[in-house]
Amino acid sequence: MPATIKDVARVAGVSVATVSRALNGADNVLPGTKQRILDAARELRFSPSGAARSLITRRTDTIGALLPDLHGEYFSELIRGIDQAARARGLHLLVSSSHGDADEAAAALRAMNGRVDGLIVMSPHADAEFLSHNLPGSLPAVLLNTEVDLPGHARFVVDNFGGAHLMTRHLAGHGRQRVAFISGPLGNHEAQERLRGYRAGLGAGMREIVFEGDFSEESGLSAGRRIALTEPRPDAVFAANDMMAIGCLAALKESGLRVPEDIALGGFDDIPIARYVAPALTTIRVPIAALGTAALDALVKAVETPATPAGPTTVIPVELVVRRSCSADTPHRS
Amino acid sequence: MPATIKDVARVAGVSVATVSRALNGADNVLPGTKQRILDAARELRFSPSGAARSLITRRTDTIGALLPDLHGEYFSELIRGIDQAARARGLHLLVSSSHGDADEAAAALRAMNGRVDGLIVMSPHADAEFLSHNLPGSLPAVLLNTEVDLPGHARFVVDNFGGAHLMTRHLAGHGRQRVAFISGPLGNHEAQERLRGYRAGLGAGMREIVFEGDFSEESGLSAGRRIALTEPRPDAVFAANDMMAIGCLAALKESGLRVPEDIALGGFDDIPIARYVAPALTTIRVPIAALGTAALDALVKAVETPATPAGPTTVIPVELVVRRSCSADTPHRS
DNA sequence: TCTAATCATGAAAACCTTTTCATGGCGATC
DNA sequence: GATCGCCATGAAAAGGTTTTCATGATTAGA
Repeated sequence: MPATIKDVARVAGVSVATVSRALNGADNVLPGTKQRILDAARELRFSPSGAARSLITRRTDTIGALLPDLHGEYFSELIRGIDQAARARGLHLLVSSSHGDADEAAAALRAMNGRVDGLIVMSPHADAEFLSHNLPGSLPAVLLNTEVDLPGHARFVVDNFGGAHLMTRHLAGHGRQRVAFISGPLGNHEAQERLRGYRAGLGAGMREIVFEGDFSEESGLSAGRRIALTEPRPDAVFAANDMMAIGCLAALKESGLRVPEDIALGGFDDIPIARYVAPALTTIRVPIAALGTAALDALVKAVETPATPAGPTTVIPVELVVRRSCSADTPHRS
Repeated sequence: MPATIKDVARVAGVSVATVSRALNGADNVLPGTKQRILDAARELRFSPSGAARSLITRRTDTIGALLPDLHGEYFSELIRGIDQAARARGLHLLVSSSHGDADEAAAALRAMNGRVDGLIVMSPHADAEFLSHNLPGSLPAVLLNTEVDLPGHARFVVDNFGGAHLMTRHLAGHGRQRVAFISGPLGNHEAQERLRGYRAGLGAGMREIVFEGDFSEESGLSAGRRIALTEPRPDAVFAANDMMAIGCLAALKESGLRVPEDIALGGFDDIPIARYVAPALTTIRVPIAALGTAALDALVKAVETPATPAGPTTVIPVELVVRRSCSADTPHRS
């Protein structure tokens, strides 16, 4: 039903080739002809079919993002970073999220074929075997926060170990003796790295106290309740992400414990909410949006110059942000 | 470079037609042949080109979303709702955001042509004239939070007036005498409706006290500072969205005013953060994710049965959520 | 045993655009 | 005044898939 280039050609009284040239700004078409074509196109409300165009052009001007979720502060920030860089380059964004199992993720990946010029992949299913089997061989891809180092693909990882190490050292360094840790899901690579950083950061003579969570607020709440009952009670809690820290905070308040006087609290990610909870949350700042931007930039480079060797893995540095939740001696506002 | 259906046909020793049938699950292909084809396809890592397929099929299994922004809690929630419904139907999501001016938005809209089966549009530029000129005529579309009622397109709007009315009545009904309002950008239709609701909700003898904001946290902060200095000082503030309420809250604390004892505070939207600020924010709950889901469902219906008359405008009801920021006599937790 | 019907398969058209190659007209050059 | 070259334009191929129509074989029915 929509007008095609043929209709425009007929109305303007020229061939489709000339219409294509005029519309794509080629310089070798007479001004008069061009005007006639432009008029006809407007009159017919013509806009070229993206499908047909990218079939012949082999470009879609779209990049795909395979993410575990679109929901929540973390992914909102990530998407924001990706979108910002994409927009700056006139690229569209095709998102695909929440794949229950590897088969679903594989299907999503296959469905991207011929619809995108490149792929940003961040998926819990993205292990080496999965990726090498399911990544359309010819499609440039950038891997985010994955343990696998697939030859030919750029990779960005957050310095999870370093951040967790930093936080643990900070808590221990300010006199906290019993620092507990609420971990992420243990199957998750990032969770493992943060756990490793926690362990490495414990001072001599300190014992590890680990509660398993799953990165959700609820799991932080339940871990917090168990922590409040633990004897001897920890005097600090480091949650492997901010949402769990927030859940834990609620649990601690519930038990009548004061934060940070009775028990200090640290998180990880520095999602926007972290600033607003009371007391404001000490955390590890991850430049999430910047990560998205960097990933997209690297992807575009890979798309434009396929010959470029995929750079080595880029480690995104993190930063300690001290707020009220970890120590009473820091200023009130941050 | 990627394998095409022709390659599969060659390897399997059949025609492309048969490959197509086998891969799409047609029942009229011999089991042996089918197996040979499946094997060949796996071996070659074949996945069909989305562009070619949708060119002939006239389906893309993708819906486009034109949004003013992807950033922030509001849009994160909206996208979550849209994505959830899309995923349930096996549809992809092509997002396009932040269009500085109408020309950019128009370009984005045109670029969607032939890439999506339908459109969800929520854009500040989406007035009647813009839409009727730029919406690809044949593409089903659903309009979100717009004042224009374009024939042939379903529309969803949040009950901005009702919500603002409710909040203002609530504040006034609990003894607050001087209720100030921090408005959104006055060019914005939703902002206008909320302002209208505020005015309508003021009791007899109450004067309106309006500060102009722009829905950002910063504008709430600056309005809050001015409010703290106003004589006589308002005893309640109703901010037209939660982010401004949060900014205002910071300003009031800064001035040494107690919330809610000295001054009550209300917001609008019930973004996730609202629960976490101290004191927790009284607000109007907008089922944002549900709005996204409803929009997508309506769009899918329009795509599948083009004949269906676009239902009348659907007004999304809102709800008052009372938390600590508006009145000391409510329970601590909500 | 012969005809009719069923069914698996192949050939080719169609979808819409871009791009290469060919063509014809015109101005410029000798 | 004839030839060369340039340039605007058109014809047609290409891109990868689905689908219609035709064809040949196989099976059932008489």
